[in-house]
Amino acid sequence: MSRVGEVRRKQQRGIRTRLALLEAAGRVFARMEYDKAKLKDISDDAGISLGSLYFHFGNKDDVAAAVLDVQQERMTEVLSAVVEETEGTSLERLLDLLEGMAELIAGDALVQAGIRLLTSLPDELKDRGYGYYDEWQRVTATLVGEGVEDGSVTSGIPAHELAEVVNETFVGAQVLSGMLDGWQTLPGRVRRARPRLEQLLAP
Amino acid sequence: MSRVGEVRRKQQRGIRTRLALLEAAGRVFARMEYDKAKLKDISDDAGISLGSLYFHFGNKDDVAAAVLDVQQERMTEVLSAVVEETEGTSLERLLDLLEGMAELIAGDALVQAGIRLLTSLPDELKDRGYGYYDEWQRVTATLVGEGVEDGSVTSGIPAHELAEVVNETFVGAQVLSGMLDGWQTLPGRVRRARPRLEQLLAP
Amino acid sequence: MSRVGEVRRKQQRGIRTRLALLEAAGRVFARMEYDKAKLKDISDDAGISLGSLYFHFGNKDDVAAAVLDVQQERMTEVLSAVVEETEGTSLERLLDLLEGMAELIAGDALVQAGIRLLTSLPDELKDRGYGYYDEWQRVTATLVGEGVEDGSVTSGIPAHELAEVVNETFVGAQVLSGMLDGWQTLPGRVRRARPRLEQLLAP
Amino acid sequence: MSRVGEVRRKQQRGIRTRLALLEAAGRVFARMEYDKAKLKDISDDAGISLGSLYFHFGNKDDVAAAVLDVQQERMTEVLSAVVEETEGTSLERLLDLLEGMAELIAGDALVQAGIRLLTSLPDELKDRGYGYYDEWQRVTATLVGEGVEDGSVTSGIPAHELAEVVNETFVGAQVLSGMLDGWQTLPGRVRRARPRLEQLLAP
DNA sequence: AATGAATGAGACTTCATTCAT
DNA sequence: CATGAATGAAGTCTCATTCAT
Repeated sequence: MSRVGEVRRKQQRGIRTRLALLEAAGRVFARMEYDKAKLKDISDDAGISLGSLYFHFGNKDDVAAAVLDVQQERMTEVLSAVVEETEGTSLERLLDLLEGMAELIAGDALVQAGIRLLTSLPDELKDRGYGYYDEWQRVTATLVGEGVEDGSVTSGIPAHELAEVVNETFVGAQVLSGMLDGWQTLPGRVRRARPRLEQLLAP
Repeated sequence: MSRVGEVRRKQQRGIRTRLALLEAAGRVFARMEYDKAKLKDISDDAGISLGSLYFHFGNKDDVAAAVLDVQQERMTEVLSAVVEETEGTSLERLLDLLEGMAELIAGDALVQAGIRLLTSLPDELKDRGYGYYDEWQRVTATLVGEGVEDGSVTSGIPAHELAEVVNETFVGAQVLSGMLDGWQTLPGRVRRARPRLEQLLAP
Repeated sequence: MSRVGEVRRKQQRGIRTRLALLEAAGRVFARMEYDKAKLKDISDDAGISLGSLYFHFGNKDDVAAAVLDVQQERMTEVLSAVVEETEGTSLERLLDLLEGMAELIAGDALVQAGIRLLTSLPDELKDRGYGYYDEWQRVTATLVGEGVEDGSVTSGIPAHELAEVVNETFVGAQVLSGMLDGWQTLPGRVRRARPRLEQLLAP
Repeated sequence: MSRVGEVRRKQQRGIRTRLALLEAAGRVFARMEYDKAKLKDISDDAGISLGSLYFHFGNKDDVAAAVLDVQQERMTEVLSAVVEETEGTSLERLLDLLEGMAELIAGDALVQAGIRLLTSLPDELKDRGYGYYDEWQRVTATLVGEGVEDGSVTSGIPAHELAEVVNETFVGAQVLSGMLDGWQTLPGRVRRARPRLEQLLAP
């Protein structure tokens, strides 16, 4: 066996371990607060030694940061898909975005973990979590603004006020479903809210 | 000095200490998660010894439980005031309730603490916090239902769906303001949302 | 009411309180080790405030010391009664002493407490407890010695060896009954052992 | 270095640490009551960190339980040796057992610790300690019974009464020597008691 | 890369003792 | 005398992090 091949195999193995740990971190952080979650919980959940976890991530904060990074990556995918989508009015695309995001959240423990971490993170990491929140704000505001332009959204009310209510409703749905049933009912909630939001935003 | 007076004075002192500790607990739990909050933080904030805190509350859970009790008491006051209020339509009373609650939350660290604890409590205490949540659900549902009867709320949409959206919006406003500015903008958010909710609920 | 009478009444009350605390201490120390027993347990058992306990006894060690004193007093009573008794041989008086002591122990929590304390006392108090033990040694040795003189005890075996076995048997009976049933079967054990000891000691 | 050898070496290290802690626990528990003994005393005595102690034993009770297990193991060894011994009468084997046990106790701090723990254990652990006591009872009763059959023990007195006195004497010797000189004189006491017990039990 | 073992700082909690009335 | 309240030292235990293979 060549030296090079051996090295590559080792690297492959390392990557796999890292991913397993990351998924385990997602499951654990989705279930409990940052402080309540123990690194031992994560390494146990992954079936990998604690020492190995420290090899791949320098410390607890780094584990959380890595989870947040993946979360944002996955959310950005959904975001981009909708933003780049050209069919339909801006209003439709906004509401599609909410539904798409709801589906993602309901089905992905790692994304749930990211959401949960947002409210229980040590101060040093807060910014990292908020980065995504800012982008989200920007996107909804943009879509509402475009809606006013293309006529799918009413112009009678300041766009930022409309965006505010939309965000509140979506966040509320997330929090309530997260609290009560581990986000399982989130897609349903968003689907039921859709006609209400249309009524609110349409001209 | 009469015996009775003496006893009363001693009790007064104890009661005062207990209250000071409770308020301090409110401030601390409003600022951080249950696990992140240290009892030392609370006793320091109150300027009272840690031992004394343990004299008045048996353990950390009991401190949180006492905070929750006070929170629910204060929230119930606002709730009752609005429910017993006879002027105005049910819709107006519902929206008044949201505004009243927003004012209470924005101005009362102990109530903020209760809200925060709801998402970071150890399982044994979860029920204690949810008690209030259930009552809140019932009250909004009732007010929406009464609104349908007295004609102030549309009958075209199932009452429970309307209540759901109202709750989501209110919870979302709470969470966002709590996260971003310590609930200071909550009353403004609710005030801005009022016409939107009227538009949604009115026939 | 005269000043003097009032003072006397207060003293009476104080004495009664002190006794109640002492009995409570007996019950508590009979049930558990010195370290496991909390002064709060004692004051609660007596239905008297902790502060009052500290008024009557300076600290925990003093409480234990007071219990030991009463124990020794009560044991010495039994001891004296038998020693001063003139009827019967020395052997009979020795065995009577064992039985009398067993009865005392089985019926008196405070004496049980003294016994228990003997093995769980802080070093500073050890001497106080051992004082009695030494006296006990002396008495049994004396009685055995007198038995040899009056012919009720065999002279074929060194008196101190005989005394040793007698003590071991009695202590063993105490420990076993104390461990297994709170000393209730101690008198029975001693009664059953009597003929065995007679067989051993008689010429 | 082979993988297997590496693992074995690591385990060896853990096992060695665990044993060192166990011996230290024996020394400490032999010197003082359960409640008086601090885990810091044990880890200091072993020259190992307190955290490590918690790594090997979950909590204080578990440390005591481990000590008891080892004690019982070592006592059972002596017990088995004597029981399986075929030479000599039952009476001789019984007395040999007492002497063997006395030697073991006098020379082994861990066994001394077990004895001491028996009287100062939290209730949850009592059973664990009594297990051995029951076996001891059974063994002495059995040997006495066999003695009656093989003629080495008198049949004039109920076997269980004889066993009772034997146990009392042995326990008394243990307690007195434990109290007065850390069990150093126990073998001497038992040796001196041997002819007395023979006199008592022989036909 | 990976692991089991080890460490130390810090948290919760208990309790003897003191204080104010 | 008596009491409720208050304090601080000390003990048990947890866990992020580091170490030695």
